[in-house]
Amino acid sequence: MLPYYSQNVKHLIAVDCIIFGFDREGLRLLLIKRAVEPGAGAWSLMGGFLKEEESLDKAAKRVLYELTELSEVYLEQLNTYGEVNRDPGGRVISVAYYALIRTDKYDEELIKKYGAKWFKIEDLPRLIFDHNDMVDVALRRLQRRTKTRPIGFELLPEKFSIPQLQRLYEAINQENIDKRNFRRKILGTQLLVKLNEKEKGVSKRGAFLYKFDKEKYYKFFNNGYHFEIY
Amino acid sequence: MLPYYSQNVKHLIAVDCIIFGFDREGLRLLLIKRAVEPGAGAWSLMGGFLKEEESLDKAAKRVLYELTELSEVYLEQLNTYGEVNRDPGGRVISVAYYALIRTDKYDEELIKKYGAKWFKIEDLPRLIFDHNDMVDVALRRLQRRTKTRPIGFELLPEKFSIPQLQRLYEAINQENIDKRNFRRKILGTQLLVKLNEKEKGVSKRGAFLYKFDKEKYYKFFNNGYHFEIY
DNA sequence: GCAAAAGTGTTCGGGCTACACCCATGA
DNA sequence: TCATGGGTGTAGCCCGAACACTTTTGC
Repeated sequence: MLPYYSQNVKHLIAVDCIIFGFDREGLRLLLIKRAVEPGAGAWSLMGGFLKEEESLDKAAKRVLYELTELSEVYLEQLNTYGEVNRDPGGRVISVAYYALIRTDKYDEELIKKYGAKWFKIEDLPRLIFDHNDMVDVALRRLQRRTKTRPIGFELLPEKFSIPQLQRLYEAINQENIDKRNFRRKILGTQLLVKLNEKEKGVSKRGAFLYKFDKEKYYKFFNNGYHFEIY
Repeated sequence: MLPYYSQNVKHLIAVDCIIFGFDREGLRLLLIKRAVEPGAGAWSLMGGFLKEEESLDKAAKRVLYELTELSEVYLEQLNTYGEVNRDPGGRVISVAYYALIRTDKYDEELIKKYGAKWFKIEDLPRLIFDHNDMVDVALRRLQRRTKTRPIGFELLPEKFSIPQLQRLYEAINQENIDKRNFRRKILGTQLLVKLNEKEKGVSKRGAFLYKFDKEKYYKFFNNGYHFEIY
């Protein structure tokens, strides 16, 4: 390394993942029981230290993979936390990421191994360090993003119904939405493909299933279109 | 430090500041001529390394102070850049911040010392590393923030005229705004105090000066009010 | 047959946009 | 007196919010 650079102190860098999921009960967060001191046994976000030849994005992917064995997951960087005493165990700068995963897909075994558990978003425990702050930021970001980007689908199975999608939006934004207005808006994007198939088990009548048309979205997007659901 | 922590590699951390200013010519960015290799002589954001007992926010403040001798400046964290080879001089993780400063207040001397220069936002040079990316992100963030937070005033003197404020919004969002609509919206917030004083030198007639009422804003804000200028 | 969720149109009002003319003053 | 930018009101339109009834089917 160049001399000018090597005069400076180095720091530990961590990434912490705010992992969102969605099921019948609503929006959920995947938390782990921290294994090491300080704060062993307390609830925590899943995290890990940045390695030598690893980008931040890669580190976040790795950390997520360790817990869930999922790759190809929606991940987005949030803020970086650098208060001097945020971690009593030592000076650590932490970069927060949030992830959207399909709860039908994660590996139960691994989750048990880490003592992980899904918590309802309205009912979170106290987390170590500044992790609760990170979650607040993540939720606000998710609320904003799902209104202006079609990323809500990352939390649903490939095939989903309109009422299911609506429940997702309601859970994220913690509000009730008029179903007629919602249906009009979401179908108005022209980005949902109606399938010849109905949802089983939720209602007697069964709701039609849809798929999100990713290719069409990218095409639209490149023509200056902006997804918007308010 | 705890053994679990000290097994991990440490990294150099930098902060880089995207410094916005505003004058008659429009929105501007303060850039420096980089003094050290790699890339010595090229245009760059002002930056510096994070110190041992210093938070990220403090580091950003310090870096900004070194160049401008300004404190009490609006600073907001943006993304953190961690690609392995983003800096050919060594592995450096960089946290970007943007700053809004009043161009009537910075110290010319210091700026010369660093070989710094104000550039029009539409007319930026190629910057080192990923600094152009950082600027893009900063500008988009500024566009969004000035629509939902009253931070545009940070770029203006204490006393300013409505047409001046409008020119600021036009420069930030790179669009023309109807002056009647703009005036209505901005005065509709009830957050501007009209002074018994006129602007000199810009027009013959002179525009009335206003002040932004910060206290009123905080009071409104705590009652759930949200600033919004579209 | 009844309970429970799916599906469907219309109306109303508020807010945003578009638009043109007079005013004050320095040169 | 003329050129330059400051300051003002209104009408139309569009979009978002509110709202109630019929349909399907498992039990």
